[in-house]
Amino acid sequence: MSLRERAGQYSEAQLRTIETALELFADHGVGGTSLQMIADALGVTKAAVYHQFNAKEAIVLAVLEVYLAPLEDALEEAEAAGGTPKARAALLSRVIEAAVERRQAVSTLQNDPVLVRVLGDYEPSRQLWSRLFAVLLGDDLDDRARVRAAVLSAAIGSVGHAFVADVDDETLKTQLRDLTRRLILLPG
Amino acid sequence: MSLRERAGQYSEAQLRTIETALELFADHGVGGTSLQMIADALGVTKAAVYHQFNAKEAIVLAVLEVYLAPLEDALEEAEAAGGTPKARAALLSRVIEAAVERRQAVSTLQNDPVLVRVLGDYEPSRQLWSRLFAVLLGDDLDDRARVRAAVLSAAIGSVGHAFVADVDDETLKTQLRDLTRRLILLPG
DNA sequence: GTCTATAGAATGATAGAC
DNA sequence: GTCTATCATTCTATAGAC
Repeated sequence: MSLRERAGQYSEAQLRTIETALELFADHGVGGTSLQMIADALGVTKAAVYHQFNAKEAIVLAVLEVYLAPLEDALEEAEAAGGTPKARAALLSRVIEAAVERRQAVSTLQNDPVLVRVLGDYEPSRQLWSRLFAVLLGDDLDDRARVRAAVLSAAIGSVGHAFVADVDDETLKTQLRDLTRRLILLPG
Repeated sequence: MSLRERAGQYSEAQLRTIETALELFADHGVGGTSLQMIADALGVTKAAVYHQFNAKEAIVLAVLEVYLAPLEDALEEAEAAGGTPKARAALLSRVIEAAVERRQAVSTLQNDPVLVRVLGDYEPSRQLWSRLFAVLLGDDLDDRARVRAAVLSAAIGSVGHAFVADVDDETLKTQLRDLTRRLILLPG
C-alpha cells in the first residue's frame, strides 16, 4: 500500500491527533512528548488517544505517513515525466514548497532520533527516500555526490532555522530554490 | 566568564558524564534520555550522577558549554585577524573540522528542541553564535543573506546525515569546505 | 565519589462503564 | 468516542551511610 493510501485511511479525529502530536514533537522532541501532553493539547483524556492509536509508536508512524504522502505525489509525477532536468527542477520546487509550508516541523521530521530511526526501519519511507534522491541526484552516488545529497537534504531542512523565522514564505522558497539548484547542477 | 573557562572547570568525572550524555542524547534525544540511562552507561548509580550535576538541565548546559568552547577559540583567532577573507576561510575550516570530528552529535546539538531552546536562552551561546555568523557572513543580514546563513549552518550540520556515514573524515571535510565556501562567497 | 533506599510524581498502557 | 479508575513501571530528586 502506498503512503498516500495509508495516510488517507486515518479518521478526522486521528488526523487532529497527528497534527497536534507533530506540533508537540517539534517543541519537545518525540522522546520528550508524553501521551498525557498530547491528550491535554487535544482536550481529551489519555484513554481517548489510546482508542485512536494503540501505542505511542503508532502515532509516530502515522505522523510520518501523513507528512511523507505529499512527497510521494510529487515524486511520482517527476518519475512519470522521466528524469528530465525540467522534471527534477519541478520536483525540487515541490519539495521546498512542502517544507516551507510546515517550517516548524521539518527539522523534527528530519532530525529527531526517534523519527530518523523509524524512517530508516520503515520500508515504504526507505523506498520513497531513495527514489527521491535518485531522481534529484542520479542513481549511484560517489562520495562527492553523497556529500551534495546530504547538504541538499539539510538545506531543505533549514526552513525551520531561527535565522529565517522572519523571512516570508515566498522569499524563502525563491532563495532556497536558487541555492539548492546550484547544489544539484554544480559541475563535478 | 567565557565558555572556554566554564568548560575548563568540570572535573574528570563530570567530563565523562558529559561525553556519555551527549552520546545518549544523539541516540534518543534529550527528552528521551533519562538520568538512569546516563548512570547505567557510566556504570554508576543515579545518585552518583546527581552528586556531579544537581539536575538534568545542568548536564544539558554543560554539554553545550564543552562543545561550544572549541568554536570560541577559533572565533577569537578569526576576530583577531580582522574580517579578512583568509580569516573567514580559516574559521570556516575549523568549524567544519570540529563538526566532522563529532559527526553523530552535531545534528543533536543543532536540532534537538531542548538544546535549541537552551542555546537560545543562554546568553554566552547567543553571543557566540551571532559573533560567529557576523565574521562568516557580515553584520546586518537582509533576507537573502539570512537564508544563506541558515543553509550554511544546516550544511555544516549535515555531517551526521546517513548519506555520508561511509564517507571518510578527510573527504567529507574537503567536500564540505568546497560547498560551503561557494555558499559564503556567492555573488549577491 | 559512590552506594542503598526512598519519596512522590509521571509514564505507557488496559479494563470496563456510558 | 470519551470517560474514570487503575496497573506496573519509570522518572527526577533527596537523605544518609561508607
